[in-house]
Amino acid sequence: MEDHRTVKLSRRERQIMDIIYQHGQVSVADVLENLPDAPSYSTVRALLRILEEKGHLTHQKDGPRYIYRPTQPRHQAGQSALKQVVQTFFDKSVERTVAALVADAEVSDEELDRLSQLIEQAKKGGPPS
Amino acid sequence: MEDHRTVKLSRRERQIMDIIYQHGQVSVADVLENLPDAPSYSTVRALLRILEEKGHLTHQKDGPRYIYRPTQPRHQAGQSALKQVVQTFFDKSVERTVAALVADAEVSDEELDRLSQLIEQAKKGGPPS
DNA sequence: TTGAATATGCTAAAATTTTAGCATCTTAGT
DNA sequence: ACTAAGATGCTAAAATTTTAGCATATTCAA
Repeated sequence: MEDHRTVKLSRRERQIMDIIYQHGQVSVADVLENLPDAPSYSTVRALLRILEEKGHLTHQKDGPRYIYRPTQPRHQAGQSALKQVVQTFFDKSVERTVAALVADAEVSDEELDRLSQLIEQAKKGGPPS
Repeated sequence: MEDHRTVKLSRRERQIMDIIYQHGQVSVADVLENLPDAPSYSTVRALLRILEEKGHLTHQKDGPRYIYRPTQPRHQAGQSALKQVVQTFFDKSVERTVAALVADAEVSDEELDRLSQLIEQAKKGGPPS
């Protein structure tokens, strides 16, 4: 059974987690700089404390200040987030998702080549038994 | 200038928007069925009303009940969501994102082939000038 | 070693989000 | 027409989120 109190993130909490995943690790000041409509220092600290209580963060001392890191590894959190988007907006279709990715962004020819290679490797690497 | 009151979504509001984008359109009952830890009927209606006030939804009558649809087109919302994930978890790299997509999910060989085609078309279709 | 600058610990209030309840209206069948 | 079922309109309370402030500790340079 999952503890719901630990998975439900408020708006601010989600914003902060995003910042942390973007930066890898952060100080309170880092969050403050990157948070839209930034509130006060105390506020950010409170949010970070809550996130730590919920188990999403850990902190360690770095000289005078705390450095916060996510407990869940980035790649894992990325997979979850991606899965969520694929399910919500692209009918669970990896294909449609990739289509949207290459359609929207300015993807260079070099990158497209690397994407081709990527897919070739996926074919060789793990064909379903 | 952007009106912040319309872009900040609370946790419940986001859950509901996700459900609506998954289903295309919904009745209150649909939301109720798909909402985790579903609250009461009145509650969902209140949330839907708020989302409509904020401009994210419209409703129209369908027989006895309201049918809600998103105001922002799905593909557009999908692009935004995708961009956000790419930026937060994959260093803004389309390549890394696609790598995660084909690594995680069970992507069939047929789908991988279609992905190849997709990328070939992107190459031919729009090479940067 | 001392003190200004900068951090955190803690407490509690303000604001928003989330929820329920009751009154009223609409639908559809009899 | 009448009415039971089911939907919405509205109001307000409960719960959570978001915020600030003050007291205290730590750092680092003079």
